[in-house]
Amino acid sequence: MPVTRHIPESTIRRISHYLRALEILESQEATTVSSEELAQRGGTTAAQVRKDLSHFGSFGKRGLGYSVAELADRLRDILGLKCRWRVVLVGAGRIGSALFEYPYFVQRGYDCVAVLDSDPEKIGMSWGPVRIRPVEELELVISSLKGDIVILAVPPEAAQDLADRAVEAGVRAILNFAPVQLRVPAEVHVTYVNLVLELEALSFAITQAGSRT
Amino acid sequence: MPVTRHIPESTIRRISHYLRALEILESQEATTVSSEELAQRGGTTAAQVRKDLSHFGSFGKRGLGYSVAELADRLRDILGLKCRWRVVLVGAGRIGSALFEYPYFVQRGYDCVAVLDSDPEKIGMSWGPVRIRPVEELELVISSLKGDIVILAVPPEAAQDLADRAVEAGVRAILNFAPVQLRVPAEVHVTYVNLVLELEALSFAITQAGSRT
DNA sequence: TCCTGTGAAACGGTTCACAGCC
DNA sequence: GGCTGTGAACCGTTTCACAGGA
Repeated sequence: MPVTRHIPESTIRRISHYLRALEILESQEATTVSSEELAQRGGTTAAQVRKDLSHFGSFGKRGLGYSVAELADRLRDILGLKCRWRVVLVGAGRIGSALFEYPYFVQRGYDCVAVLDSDPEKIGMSWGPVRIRPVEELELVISSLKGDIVILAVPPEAAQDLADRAVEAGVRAILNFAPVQLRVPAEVHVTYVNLVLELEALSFAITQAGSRT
Repeated sequence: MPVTRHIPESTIRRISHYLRALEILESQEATTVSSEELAQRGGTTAAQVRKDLSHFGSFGKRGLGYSVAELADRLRDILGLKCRWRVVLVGAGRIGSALFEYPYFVQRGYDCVAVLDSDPEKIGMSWGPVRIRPVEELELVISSLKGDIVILAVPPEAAQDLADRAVEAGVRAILNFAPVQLRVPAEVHVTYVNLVLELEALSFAITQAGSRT
């Protein structure tokens, strides 16, 4: 693989969509697909599809399109889906529980190898094959189970401290559900899921549209 | 309010962060704040704060900064948080259940007024004051309860059809948790929460960083 | 002919720098 | 002097348009 320059975040998100579309095409036993069709299924434009893919190489055949199976394979490679990832879930509340059972994680290669919580009532409970452990063991769990990704599904007050500890223990990727901006070293990647913020974006949009009349 | 031009989505998201920061400042009884301080707490730059706010008017005093209480009030106004929103939750699975109990929704003015599901085992169950209703009643529920926002927490196969029906029933905002791109008329606003995609962005980032050595 | 891959142009958002007001 | 508000410069992403290979 050539030394990749900086790839826009937006490109990565679209690549995920393309892969999803390709998997549907695979199940329909389509063998080739054009940038045009991929664009429609991914919710973007043909030029955008080609530009996105060009960051990573030339996977298509001129005049013909892309091989569905081959492109899907390359995209899985790009997104790092060729291996299984070890996820440590911190927070066994409602959100944590929903994520633990979320079927698409396992399907995509993300295995939740441990669950931690601070609530003595929850500690020791078994969720399937996983026993809930005290949050004090975070460092131990990360290092002994070789966790790649930490999911924080905890109250906002607790998030920064837990993030610091996870980073210290060697984690380089955090998916944060707590509605706070985390401060982490530059080499650590954080993505945010802020549920209230998404609703606020909607109520803003409705309010705006309404006031235009 | 002047007829607002197009406001970048990113600005709205930052405004949400500013409001969160202002509320913390309010609780600490701070009275004024500079764009510089707001930027630090919101995870951006001072110039960006000023630019973001300038889309909506001039709320600060030169040489002095912004009044915390006044700015918070204006931002609530902008985000449409001055009223309560009526949310219809479709899907009473793990995710739906977590969202229903999510405390920050109510706190911000989003009330879940109805829950629907297609599973006969769930229909009729009571979640607090709300009884789970069959998904067939979607249109009825939206019109009788005057739903403003629909949250889709359903399997991907079901999402498009439910979105169509919700739009038909008059909903103008959808928060979609199903991992599919929805096709809706331009005047309907959709925001996506795609959990797998967030993890994929992380595994891509880790893979990239690793391969650079 | 068809469709990809890619420089070049266009666009939009961010950053800069400073005028203007407290 | 201090800090906001904003046009202008900058920069990264998207779109265009076409060269080039199946």
